[in-house]
Amino acid sequence: MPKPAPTATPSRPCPPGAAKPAAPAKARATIADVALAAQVSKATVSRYLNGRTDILTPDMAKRVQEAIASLQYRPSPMAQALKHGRTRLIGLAVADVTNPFSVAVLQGAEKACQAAGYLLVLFNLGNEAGRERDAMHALSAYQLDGMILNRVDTSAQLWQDAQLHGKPIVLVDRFQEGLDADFVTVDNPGVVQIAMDHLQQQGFDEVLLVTEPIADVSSRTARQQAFARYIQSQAPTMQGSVWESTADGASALQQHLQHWQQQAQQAGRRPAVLAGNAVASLRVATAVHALGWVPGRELGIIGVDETDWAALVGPGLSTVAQPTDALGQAAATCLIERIQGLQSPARTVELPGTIIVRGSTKSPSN
Amino acid sequence: MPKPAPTATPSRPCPPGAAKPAAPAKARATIADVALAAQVSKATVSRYLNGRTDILTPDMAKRVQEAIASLQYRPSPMAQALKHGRTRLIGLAVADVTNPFSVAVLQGAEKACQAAGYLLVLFNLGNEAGRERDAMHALSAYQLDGMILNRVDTSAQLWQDAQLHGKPIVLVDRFQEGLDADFVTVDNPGVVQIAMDHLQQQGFDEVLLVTEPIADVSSRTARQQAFARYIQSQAPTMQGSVWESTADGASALQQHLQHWQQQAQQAGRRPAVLAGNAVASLRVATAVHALGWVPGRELGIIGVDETDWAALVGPGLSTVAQPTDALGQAAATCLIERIQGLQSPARTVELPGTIIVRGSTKSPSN
DNA sequence: TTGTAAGCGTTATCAT
DNA sequence: ATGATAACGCTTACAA
Repeated sequence: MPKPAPTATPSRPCPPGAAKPAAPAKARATIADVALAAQVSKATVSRYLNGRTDILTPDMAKRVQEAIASLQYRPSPMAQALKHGRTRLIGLAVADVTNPFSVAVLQGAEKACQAAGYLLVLFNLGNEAGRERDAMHALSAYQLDGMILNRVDTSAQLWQDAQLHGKPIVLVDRFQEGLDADFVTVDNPGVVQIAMDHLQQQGFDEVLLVTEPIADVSSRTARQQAFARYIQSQAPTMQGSVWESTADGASALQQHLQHWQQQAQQAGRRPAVLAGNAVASLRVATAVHALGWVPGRELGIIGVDETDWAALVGPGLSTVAQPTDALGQAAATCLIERIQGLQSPARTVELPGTIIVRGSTKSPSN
Repeated sequence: MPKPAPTATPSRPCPPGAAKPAAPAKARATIADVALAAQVSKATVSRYLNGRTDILTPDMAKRVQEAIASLQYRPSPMAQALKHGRTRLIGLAVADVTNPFSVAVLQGAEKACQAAGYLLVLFNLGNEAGRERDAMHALSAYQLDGMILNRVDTSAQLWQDAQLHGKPIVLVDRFQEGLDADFVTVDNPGVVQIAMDHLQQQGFDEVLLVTEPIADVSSRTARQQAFARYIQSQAPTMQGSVWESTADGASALQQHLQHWQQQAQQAGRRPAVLAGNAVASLRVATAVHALGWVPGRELGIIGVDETDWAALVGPGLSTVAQPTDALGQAAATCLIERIQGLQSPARTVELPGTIIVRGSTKSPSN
């Protein structure tokens, strides 16, 4: 006599009087339950679910539909996956959730996935190469339908695993040589061009590119190369140099900045820093702050990636914003197309950046 | 004659002599493949996998182990889930990924999950109540083993769904009245106490609490109540007031700040803002910036939640940091314990915050 | 100690 | 048009 259920008490705020402490939580309804309730076969229910309503007697359809409603039935994606290998799960592996760029892309991807009825599974690689392996394992183990990938270590080649099981992959922001996958990225040369044009226009002629370690990260390489090329071919009077900044290199960066700025001024040049991404921007801003400088006064600053706080430091930090939302959406869309069978050769989607001018690059003459 | 199995060729690396050009990406090895290769039954393989090595002949164990290795076999979590209902998947639903607090908690949770062999599935609710439903549906549909929840809308009660299927839930940061679930949170009264003590010590006696709309969010309520109580009982000479700030209320906030500050000064009081979380801090900092003020000069500022940029604005923003990583880990740990069958009554884990003093609350007399 | 077989919730191939 | 029935990859009584 587990539950007499007196009709007099409809609202039961969890009465503590039960003998068995926890009711075993009745299981989800299955297709068999529906079939039983509707007095039809499982096959019929399945057909109804898969939209084959054209070959169903209205009567049957109605019965099934009612049974489904009354039982609150929802098909089990796991069981479906077991059958035909598709889970409607998409993996998104980001190098570092801490980077606002990753989060912004995530949001874009989320939209597209949601719209297409896919669920997004996040893998935060935390910049550790090892976790990338785990993510790829999960891709095949959990039968994810595909993966959006922001690679941590472009040198390693663990593609075998993934490719072998025929799961499509889309690369974001970081390209992988020799992998047959769509690639979604901001137009890196364009971004650098925009930033440099602006700096030049504002009269800066000594530019330091501060970037996270370039290593094998394609986006960093692309920006660095565009930077070098720009100075060489479009700004012969400019001086350019590069500083690779690491997490524990705060004081080194600060010292270098001080030196470099001093030299520039002594040479009668106007110095500006171009930060390669949001992380670099934060480091530069921190160093500048520590030196007691004001962005736009001792030096110009412009950073790739718009951030929450860009407007708040000093007179505001100029930035070149990436179209993060569009990048995320494009990546997800590409992937979903592949999942749905698209067979065209690997595509590259390249989206433009947008400059946001603030006080840190105002020419002092103004 | 499915398998003559010539003992001479134990290892067959997929000879490329097939007629069909593009290999359809050979499927993952299954337990049957392993059984076949090892010349044992599927049951034996299963037993090996489940650690029942004690009842296995060393010989068998070795054969199985070799077959697994050579086939690169990994059991399918989906199939396992179908069998016994556990997926080793944990859901984490955060109100808003854009909030650094959420990301920080995510990282903590990730650690604990990874350590225990669980995969974390992220649901970004984007502050939309509707998406919470979706997340709960996914919880049962994908048979996630449990869910860590940072509720968006505490007024709605969609608990039926989840509870019914007996999946454990852990609440983070936001409490849900009448739900039998563990709850992990920072010590909100303590956080407010720390902040207010500091303000009082620095000679501020007119404090404005700027918070996101309190509505039904327990953490905001808790902070607000602690704020009111503090002033009433521990700082009789202090004046306190509250401002609820919304995303589109930037100019309203700015105006109010201006008014309020003016009044305070005219009354000979020293004004300070206590921002209720990182989002509120950003809004306050933005308004202050727009007014041309400097934190610590026209007013004191202290915010709950440490952020990347706190050190950078003006002389630095004082904050009370939440132990985000520990919160995430605690939440995941609690959940995993529940998943593994722990039956104790709902627990509350309350972790202390830590003050970080910067220029925005330095008393001008110093 | 090991193998056989049933079943988890679906879908798909047959008959009917 | 509908219903048995056999998979999908795995675990687990139950037999041997």
